[in-house]
Amino acid sequence: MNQTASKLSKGEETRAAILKAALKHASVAGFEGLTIGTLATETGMSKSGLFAHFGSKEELQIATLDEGVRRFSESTVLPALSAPRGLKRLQAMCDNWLTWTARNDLTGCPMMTASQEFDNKPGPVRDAVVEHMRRLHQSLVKSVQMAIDNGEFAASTDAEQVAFELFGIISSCYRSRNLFQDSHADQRARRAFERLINSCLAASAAGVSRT
Amino acid sequence: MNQTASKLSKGEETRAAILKAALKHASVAGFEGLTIGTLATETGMSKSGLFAHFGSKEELQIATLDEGVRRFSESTVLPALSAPRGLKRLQAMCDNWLTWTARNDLTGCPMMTASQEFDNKPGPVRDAVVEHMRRLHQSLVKSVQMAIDNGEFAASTDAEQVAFELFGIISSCYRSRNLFQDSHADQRARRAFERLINSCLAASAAGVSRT
DNA sequence: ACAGCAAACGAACGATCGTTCTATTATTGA
DNA sequence: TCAATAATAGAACGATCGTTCGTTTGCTGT
Repeated sequence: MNQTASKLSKGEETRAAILKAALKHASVAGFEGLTIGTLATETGMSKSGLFAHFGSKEELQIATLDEGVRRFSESTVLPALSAPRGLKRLQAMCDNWLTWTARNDLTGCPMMTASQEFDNKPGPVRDAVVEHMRRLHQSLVKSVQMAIDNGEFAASTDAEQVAFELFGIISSCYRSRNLFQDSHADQRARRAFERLINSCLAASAAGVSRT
Repeated sequence: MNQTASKLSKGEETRAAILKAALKHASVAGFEGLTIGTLATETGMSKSGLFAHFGSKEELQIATLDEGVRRFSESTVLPALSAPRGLKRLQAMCDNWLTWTARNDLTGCPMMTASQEFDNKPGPVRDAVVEHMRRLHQSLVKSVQMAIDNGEFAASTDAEQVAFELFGIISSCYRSRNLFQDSHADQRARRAFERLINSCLAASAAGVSRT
């Protein structure tokens, strides 16, 4: 009797719809900007009906964040895994990273937004943000480490440092895109990636060409 | 009859006190988190008394942002002007940039916070943020251009690109500091600066040492 | 088909939001 | 010094916030 999705109960279905709207909204106005009333109107439900799915605003924020992370992984990390370990995979991940918001019909990046919003606001939401971001950071470090292990990056490469700088490039890209409305933001980001990666290449592969 | 400050009227005095508290608050909880009631309590005034200084919350936000920019310029841009034009000045600016929040008793950077918050929220506050950030971006570009004109940076250096990447490094530093509580954030940022600057150096100055 | 349970509603709650008045108190300039 | 003016307070407003509760609707498994 269910039509498209395989086995979603009514509750799970509406919950998913709520989270979709919530994520979209959070990517524009932030997680503190999420409002039960607004969200209820947008999804055509009553405040109390919507509220019942989460039990508190904090839980709604966390659920929305989780949904954002799930989507990010699905459209950025997972597809990159089909690229061979090392530099190729790292590049795939960065490429996917730059385009994932557009591919998910989001204006900004929920994770980056959440990072800013909760970086100094203790509580369960902050804890969740930190955990997610640490995980992402670690997965970047791992990717870089694989490139080192492959001999693509110099053995002296500081993987943590590279991850640090990658985050920076992405941040700057989002700012240029959304705040400055710069249509060349992606191009700038790609150029920055190149420069960063170039500076990590092992001596055997350094320079412009490969022999 | 006034004590320390030279010629501040009573109104200007309290306004300054309000903005000081507002800036501190905004650097932690953001500009949308600013609240007339909270701010009134913190400064020991009535809501209406405080409100009268600005006329609207939007004006309060803009005034707070302006105050933040003023402080930033005062403690980051201005002191860097005493360094000689070019690479030295650019480095001074970046150094000051990394430490200005601490020197101003702020937790986060109000401008970066505002940038994220108003990314996609049209209105007068966003307009003010964009203008301030554009100005800052331009002053960075100018500094880089001076290094190029000096012959310190290669003529092929893309000043806009360098400014883009500098913003990214700073963003990443703030995130590491506040979200990840990483005590090595500054060190990472400095290393990233070095790498970036190194990749811009003119052939005559390239490499580790100068002849 | 019907009992049992999950989901959604509607109304109301106290709290707080930004804002508007009017009244009172300080500060200022001549 | 005293009138003019600026600064602050106090009370109240309508709106909206997150949340609670009791009820009603709808789905679901047997």
